[in-house]
Amino acid sequence: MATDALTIHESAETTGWSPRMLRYIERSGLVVPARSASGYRLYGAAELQRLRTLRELLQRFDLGLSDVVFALRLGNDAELRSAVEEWFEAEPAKPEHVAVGDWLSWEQGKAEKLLAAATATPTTIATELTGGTIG
Amino acid sequence: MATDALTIHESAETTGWSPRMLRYIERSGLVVPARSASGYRLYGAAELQRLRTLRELLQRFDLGLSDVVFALRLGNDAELRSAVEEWFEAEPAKPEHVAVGDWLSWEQGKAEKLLAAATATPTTIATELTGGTIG
DNA sequence: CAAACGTTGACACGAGCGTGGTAAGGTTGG
DNA sequence: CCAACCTTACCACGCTCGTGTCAACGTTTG
Repeated sequence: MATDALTIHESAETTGWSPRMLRYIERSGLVVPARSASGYRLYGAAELQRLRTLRELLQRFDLGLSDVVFALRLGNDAELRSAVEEWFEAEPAKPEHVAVGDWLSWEQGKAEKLLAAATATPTTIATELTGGTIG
Repeated sequence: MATDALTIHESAETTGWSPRMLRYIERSGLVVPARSASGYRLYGAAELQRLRTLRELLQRFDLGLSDVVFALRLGNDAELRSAVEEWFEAEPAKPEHVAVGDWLSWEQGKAEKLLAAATATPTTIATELTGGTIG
């Protein structure tokens, strides 16, 4: 075989994926191998490493490929990233968890706008209503 | 009706979701309303805002609820976050896009270890093989 | 008390994911 | 040249997602 790259079957054996899955992973955009002039997939050291790591990642955290695809999208699309962060800022469930805050840099302005919209906290409402009309 | 919180049907009307979906969204952990003493869901201003924003977010970027759930998980689980980032660092497809790099702070060490494993770049391999054994 | 609304739980269903297989055809290498 | 490999394109299957509906049962309110 070749100098430095493995064919799909060889790569399958050394990474633990099936050839079928390697094609699937490629189509999902996660690991896209180079191609020979005749169209054969060529997996280099980098790709093999990524395939193994991907395997670990999915198993260890019980993720789907789509999750990693989404994470990739998050990394590449700044607009999406800030939209998602913006949504997180309004988090009412756990008001003290600022871990999301330093997840990335975000503008103060938009968060305050959202917080301003939230006049009453859910806890307050619950107590209020427990002794009130509904509860 | 109550002072400040809406019931599930009312919330459904003002947010555009169906009552069924509001329960589904709750089960997925994205928007969890308070409960009255008798178990009725109580959506406050904050929740309603989040529901509307969520709607926009999903439609604008064509996301699934699971994507947002995953993003939430990314924000809360630092271990997962760094594992995913670590995986991104080995990105062979587009070596020039450092956008992922400043996505969050990351340690130099692990990345270099991965880069060291990648001796040849896919492009090099392809060219090499095109005029070589396989291509 | 009865109507209107809330709750959970189940059945259903189309679409997409993660897999496998198989068929039809090109490439490589002994 | 022929076996062994590669390619794409399909069919299939079980599972989850997003969504609706319906049943059985509790709550609120006129």
